[in-house]
Amino acid sequence: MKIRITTWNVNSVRLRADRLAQLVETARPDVLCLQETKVTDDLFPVDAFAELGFTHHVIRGQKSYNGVAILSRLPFAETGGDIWCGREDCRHISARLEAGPEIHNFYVPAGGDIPDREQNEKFGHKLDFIAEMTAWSDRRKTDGVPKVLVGDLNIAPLEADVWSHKQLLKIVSHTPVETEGLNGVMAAGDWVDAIRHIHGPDEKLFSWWSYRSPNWQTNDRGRRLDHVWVTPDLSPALSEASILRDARSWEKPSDHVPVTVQLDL
DNA sequence: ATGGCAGGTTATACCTGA
Repeated sequence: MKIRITTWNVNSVRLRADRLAQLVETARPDVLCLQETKVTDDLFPVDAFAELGFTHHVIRGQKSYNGVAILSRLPFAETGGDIWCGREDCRHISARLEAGPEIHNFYVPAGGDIPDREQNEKFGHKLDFIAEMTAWSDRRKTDGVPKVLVGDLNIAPLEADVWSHKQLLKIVSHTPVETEGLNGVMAAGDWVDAIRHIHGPDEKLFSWWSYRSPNWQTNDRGRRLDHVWVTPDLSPALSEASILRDARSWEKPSDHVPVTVQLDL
């Protein structure tokens, strides 16, 4: 069977209702993972997703900030979601599909402006979150469960993941302590970067462009902050991994664009 | 080098994003 999984930092699920319908039509996901839903669970538009065919869901949101959700056409065998850094801030949710893989959807803290944990508590939170993801990846590595990790990881690890490696080395999302940290998570879990598995390491690929950047298409000052990783047992099944760059030109866009993979199981 | 926008809120200024 073929399973298509899309991840998108939607930047308000309620404001983006029409764009979500457009996304379903365009990317044809079976499983849709969202970040920054910015809504409490009681106000989440579950009916709108059911009308699009996504009758299964697991959601974890709060008012105004953060929030993650997994919407699915395929039934779940089990759902979950962990607390990270001791905070109930809705940054992780998971669902194991009856069809097999376990899907983990993350929203890693952005980390503020100053890349120094002494001066900026948010940056410390981000580094602590990455450290917990490393330990978690290591613990889960040998459990034999095929896994897909998706989400807005808020780090662009490779030189080709940013518009200018040199100019972003001191900018939060591309500092060495972050990129090395994310590489540590990948190594701990034997994770395979699905996008780079398909596209190679050198192609410039971005999934986020600032709202403040005028003429984002011509300037193209983007970063690849949104990721899909799979455990090695699933990498032979990867038949597609694509970034829907066009979505940044949609009416009332998110500043992130969706990333989709297809697994031929 | 700088500044630029968008979303949400017991809003009408301020926090967050990255």
